[in-house]
Amino acid sequence: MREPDISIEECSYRRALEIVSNKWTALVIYALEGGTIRYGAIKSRIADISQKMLTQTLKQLERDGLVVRKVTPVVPPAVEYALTPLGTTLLPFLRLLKGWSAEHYASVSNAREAYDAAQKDALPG
Amino acid sequence: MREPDISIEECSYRRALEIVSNKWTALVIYALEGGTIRYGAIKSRIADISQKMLTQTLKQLERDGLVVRKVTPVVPPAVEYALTPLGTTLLPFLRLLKGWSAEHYASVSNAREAYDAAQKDALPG
DNA sequence: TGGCATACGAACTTCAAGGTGCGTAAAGGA
DNA sequence: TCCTTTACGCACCTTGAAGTTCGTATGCCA
Repeated sequence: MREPDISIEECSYRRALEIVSNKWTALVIYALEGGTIRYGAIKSRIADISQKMLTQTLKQLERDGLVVRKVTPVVPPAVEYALTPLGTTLLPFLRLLKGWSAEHYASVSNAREAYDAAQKDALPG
Repeated sequence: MREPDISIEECSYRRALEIVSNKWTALVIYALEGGTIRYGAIKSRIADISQKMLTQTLKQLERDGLVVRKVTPVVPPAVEYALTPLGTTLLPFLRLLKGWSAEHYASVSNAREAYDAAQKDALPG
């Protein structure tokens, strides 16, 4: 194995993760899972998300073709969002992720605590 | 829907993504998929990864209990890495991700180009 | 005697993601 | 006349992830 056979640019994992791994993206998709929903409704469903972050996340998702934006020209403005067919193809993946988390996250937590405890013991000697 | 029912802390998606979504993590797991492998071999398989980043990524994976580190006390030191059983539970998820990317990433690229083109058209008018 | 190889640690810098706060439009109600 | 509502845009600041560089142990070989 002298030449590298793995690179960031070609990596499918990376490419897909870059789409979904922003801080709020998964939460927004989750909020959209139930169907068309207004901007304000998304905001009130997701705890601690700011207007800027929600707008920014939705714009990225729209740019990536995962979400459609429907503006109703009313005053005050009414904007609805929904997953596109492409966006819904992400759902199985997110559900698997959720299942993995439910099944194995506790093991990760335990491993972390054990690791950190071992580090602490090693130091003071 | 007045009260938020989605939050970052409780979100399974987020929890799992935080483990895997670091820049090099998925690539390192991919390199480990074939079995036990030495530090230097991982480094030469992954293009453009620095020593620091590889060490740091491996240490995180070890802390999370996804990877085991076996040191052979030789000079110069020889260190081998392998996925733990917990680590291998991530593989189906990564494979699904890879499949999604192969199937749909082109659509995302196209959507981006279309979106950016539309933005450019809107400005100069 | 001194340089090489392996797998790191630590200090420093850079850069983009994320966060805060302010301003905006237009209609309608007090 | 002023405030409220909705869904933003813009400017600034902070934070932490990532990258760069240098140092380190210790046997071996020339």
